[in-house]
Amino acid sequence: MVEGRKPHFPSETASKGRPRGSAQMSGSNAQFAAFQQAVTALCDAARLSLADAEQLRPLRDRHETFAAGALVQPPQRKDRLRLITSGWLYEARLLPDGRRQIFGYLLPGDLVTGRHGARTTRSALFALTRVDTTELTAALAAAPGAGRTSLSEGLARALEQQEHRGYGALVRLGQYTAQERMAHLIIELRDRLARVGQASRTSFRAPLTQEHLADTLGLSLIHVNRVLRQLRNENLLTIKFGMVTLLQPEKLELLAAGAAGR
Amino acid sequence: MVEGRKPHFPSETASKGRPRGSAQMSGSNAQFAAFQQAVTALCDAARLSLADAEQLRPLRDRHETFAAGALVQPPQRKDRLRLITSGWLYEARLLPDGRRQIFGYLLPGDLVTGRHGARTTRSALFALTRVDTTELTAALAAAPGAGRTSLSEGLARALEQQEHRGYGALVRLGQYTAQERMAHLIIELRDRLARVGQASRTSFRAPLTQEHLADTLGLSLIHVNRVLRQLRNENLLTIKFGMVTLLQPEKLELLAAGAAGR
DNA sequence: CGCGATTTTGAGCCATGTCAATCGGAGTGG
DNA sequence: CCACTCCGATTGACATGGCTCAAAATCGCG
Repeated sequence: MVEGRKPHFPSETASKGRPRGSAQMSGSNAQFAAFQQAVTALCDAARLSLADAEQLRPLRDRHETFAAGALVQPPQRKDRLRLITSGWLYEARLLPDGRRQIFGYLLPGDLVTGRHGARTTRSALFALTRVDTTELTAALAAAPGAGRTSLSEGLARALEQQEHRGYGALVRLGQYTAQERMAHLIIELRDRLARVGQASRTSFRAPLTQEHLADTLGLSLIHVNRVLRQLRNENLLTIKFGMVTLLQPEKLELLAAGAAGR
Repeated sequence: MVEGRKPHFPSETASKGRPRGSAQMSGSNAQFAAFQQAVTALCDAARLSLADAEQLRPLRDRHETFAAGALVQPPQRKDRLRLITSGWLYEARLLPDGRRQIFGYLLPGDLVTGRHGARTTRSALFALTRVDTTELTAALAAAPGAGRTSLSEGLARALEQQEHRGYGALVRLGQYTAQERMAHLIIELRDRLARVGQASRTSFRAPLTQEHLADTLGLSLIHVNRVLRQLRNENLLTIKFGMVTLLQPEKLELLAAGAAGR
């Protein structure tokens, strides 16, 4: 388990059962389901009741979609929030000599804010896949004049939680060994994806290349590959065709907690 | 130069002239000067006018002091802010096996908020030296009902800037070599201290042990020592009795920018 | 079938970590 | 003033994790 509270995994093979690419569910139905899951995850993170979730539904007005690989312009005004309903983003800084540090990923259920890709962070947001977002209207983010609603407070909590992931990343880079870093990232992604029903306890799919992993974990591409081989040989983890499989989730969780003895 | 805008260094030996420990200036005078410098730095970071600074003066009501080494309880309510007028703090997380990651330092002119040392970050705040703080009253932090004052907006900017330092730290840990990390940290501290008149372009004093440096930079204590020796041998930097001297500031700035070719 | 992107592997080197010891200054008690 | 101790800085010898370079294998796709 990484940051935050422990998720529970409903059915062992939540996302494995239904084939993803060849799905036949009608487009808008699938979209609606995606939106619902994103809202559910958001409310979970925000510790909001379902009643509050109701208020979020009508706000699904301004959609925006980004193509895979696109540079994403975050909302200008900081009282605007965009909810990711599907797809992955990453935030990164590029150094003059070509090095790249990926600060983190934004997944369905996460909020894109003006803080992302700001000039002060010298970072930019990129779409890792096709990404669908929905704008949540301004009134929600900032306490509207008179009082702060439970909704706005919840959103603030969710945002805070998102931002606090940076602390985990800092520990990962500063203190963890290569194996631990990998385990930590995998567990983080699994837990976050589980909140939107896109991961079971033991597997999920991730649109990441080993180069992304390298630039996230502060390792060389080649070493990432070796670490993955080690984990595979130790029967802890496999990644094949973008499908991540945790063979021994408990051991990985221990590694990720930095509690495996060093 | 690290994050943010370029500081200018008024007189080459700003802080070197006046002996610090044996100072004779009357206590309250010195305190007042410290407060003024902290406010000046804060306004600088917040891009606030001096007129706004005026508003900050009368708020100097609730002082609080922490002893060196003390665990510091951050403000509970997040609309409370404490301005550091003197002394250093650091925020860190301790791992079960004894490893420690220092996330960053809080210096005079910085604000201590409820976000520091929060449960979600699993971090704690420690006083590195004796620390004096002044509470800025609630009305300032949150836009008070009707409108957001330029003051509250400025404070929000300052806070954002503070939080964005994490990005720099992430790059430092993820992409930089040991030498670059050291240079980056030193330059960051120098530039921030310069804003409160506690650093010249070429020197400042820092209450850090090599162990603090190690836990900040993700290096072993011993390697920190070696890196310092290298930098000393290359005539770039010396640290002696807590006095940091930048022998070749330009070269260090290059290193710190990650632009020294790798 | 062929090409570009990604993954995998091997060989060798260097940065960084670990272990063990010494050294130096600051305080403390005699 | 000395002996002692503690903490931090320093150093050396050695081990190793992670990096670089170079090349092959594999996959995705037109």
